[in-house]
Amino acid sequence: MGFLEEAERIRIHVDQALERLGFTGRARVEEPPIPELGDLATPVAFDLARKHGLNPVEAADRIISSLEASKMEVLKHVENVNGFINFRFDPVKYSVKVLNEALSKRGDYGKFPVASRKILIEHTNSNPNKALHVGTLRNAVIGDVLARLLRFLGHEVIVVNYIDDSGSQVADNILAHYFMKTPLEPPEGTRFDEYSGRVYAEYSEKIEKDEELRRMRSEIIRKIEEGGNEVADFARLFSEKVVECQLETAWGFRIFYDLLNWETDVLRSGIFEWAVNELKSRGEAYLEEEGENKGCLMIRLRDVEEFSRLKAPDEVLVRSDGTATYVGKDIAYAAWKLGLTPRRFRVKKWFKQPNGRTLLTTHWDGEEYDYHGADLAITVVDKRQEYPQKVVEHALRKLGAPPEKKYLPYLYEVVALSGETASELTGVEELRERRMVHMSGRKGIVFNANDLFKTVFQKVYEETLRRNPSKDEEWVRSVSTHLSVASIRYSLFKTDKNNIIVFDVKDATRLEGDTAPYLQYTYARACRILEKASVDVNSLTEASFNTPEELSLVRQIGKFSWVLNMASETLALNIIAVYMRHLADMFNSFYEKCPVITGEGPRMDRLALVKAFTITMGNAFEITGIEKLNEV
RNA sequence: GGGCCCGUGGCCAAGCCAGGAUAAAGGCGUCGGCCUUCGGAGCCGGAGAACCUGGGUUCAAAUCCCAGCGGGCCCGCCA
Repeated sequence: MGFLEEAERIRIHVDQALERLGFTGRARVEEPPIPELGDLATPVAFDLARKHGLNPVEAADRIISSLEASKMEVLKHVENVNGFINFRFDPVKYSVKVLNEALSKRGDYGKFPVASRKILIEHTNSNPNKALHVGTLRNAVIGDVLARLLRFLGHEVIVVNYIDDSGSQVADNILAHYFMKTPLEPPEGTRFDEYSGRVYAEYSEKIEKDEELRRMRSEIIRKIEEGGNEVADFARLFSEKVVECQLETAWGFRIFYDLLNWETDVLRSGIFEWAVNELKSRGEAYLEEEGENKGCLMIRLRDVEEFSRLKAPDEVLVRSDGTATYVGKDIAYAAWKLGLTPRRFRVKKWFKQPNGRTLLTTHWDGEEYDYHGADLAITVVDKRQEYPQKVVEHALRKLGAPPEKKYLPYLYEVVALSGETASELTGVEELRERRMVHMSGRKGIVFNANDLFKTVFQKVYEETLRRNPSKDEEWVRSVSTHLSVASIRYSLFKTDKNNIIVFDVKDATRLEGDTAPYLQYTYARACRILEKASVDVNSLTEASFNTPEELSLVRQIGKFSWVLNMASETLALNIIAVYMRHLADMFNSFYEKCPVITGEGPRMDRLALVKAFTITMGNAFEITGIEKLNEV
């Protein structure tokens, strides 16, 4: 029984005590600010005092005397401190319970009972005309950690990546290659995705300035949407080449998918047509007959409270040239996610991924895909898309999404570059003075994920080699790769999703302090102790912990499920990072002060503590996609 | 014009949604210690904070409410 269970148990006891005293209510149970005050506390006496005009200190006394403390197993002491009711566990009993639970549950330690839900997570969503950059990587890492967390807790999770192959970005590249004969072969030594990003940056500007080119682009989009023609086939092959590169990058970062949903297939499957017709027949979509948007199919938002204050609330679903907008397609796609549409995607197997899972892709000559919708559809998108996502949510309600089915845009802030990094990347000296510089594909201010990996890897490799001169090259490279990937992943989910990450190369190549390599190093240290002890421990009947280092570490291990519970309720991933770091900090303090292997052999209770630590940290690593290394 | 987010030591940042304990984590940087016992990517200690400002609610506000200020973003027949 860990902290989560004990907190719940104490809450129930307090509630029962309240009831016996003739009060109703639910006690809040929290952690005291400092361990000296106890393991758990409730300020419920203050709530009663306010409600019933009592003195909080006296109320606390009455509650304590009504508590059936003897029935509370691991509890050692209850006291009233200025109205706070503080509970203290018997440290030995609690330690034995926590460690035994970890040692017996192992890979399942941290799980708690949940009602399993069907969850769909969409992430990455990079246009198929450029390489993944640190911004899309934040998106992908967040999505990947969400998927790992929710799977760990027992939910049925499917991970999808939306390939926007029918928008104007890809059309710009098709115009450049197919009609303007820009070579399709990248220059020697350049990846295809990076090359296409450069071609896009060059041509999008030209096209924007030239009416004839804009007309051609519109025709290209129309042809791509229509399908069954040479341009559309060319576009699909082009996009597939880019997506293959993007997948390779993602896989390198241990990010995997179940299904790629191509935007053109939202159209060809009839899902888009279904959504538009449904909105029309429900009176939510109409053809604009005058003004700026003449000839467009619009969704009616002007009467909706949350959109009513906008200058022009209604949104375009289908352009006057007959092509679909992003919002229009996204509404249809979202309806599919929740199983609202009777139309199906056709899919086929595309790759066997390095993690062993098959990757499906939608394709016109595939087989009908049997998916009847998620209970919860999470879309990981950056904050700039909050407004269109609101439109999607509104449209889903109008399409009859039942209240128990949830569409959740998971909004996170973007990654910007520090002035220094932007300056070094572009060679533009003026940028150096800026606190941050937003990335821009068109301006060529982009830090690509592969370049980031290379930069971090170089630093990690040197460091690993220096510390392990006797290890062979293959080992050093493998360990360096894992450390680099973990370091980058950790840096992208440890920050609150509402905060902009100002990416800086100096900071990214740091391997000390609040970094994944620190966590992995700590884990490896623990593994060495287990190895050197040369005895295993799988359960414990007694312990003689008496140092603050031992007890803090036990408490932190016991809090694992409590943290995961909070993470699953709030979907805040940074709290898992904070937890892991505290866990590592506590282990390292313990390591300094409490020898495990002594002259008389290993102390079994401490050995059990070390093993419980590796189990807990190991499970946290699984959830966050950090490789468990026994040696670094 | 409307809307969203952020503002905590020199820098980054946890805590804020579910208000509590006159001790507000941690990291970087800085100053000083620790490698003859399990790995120094570590540990121990020091200095460093008007929790943006002003009101309000409350027994209690970094946390909730209101008004400002500063920074970022969104409101396109782009995505």
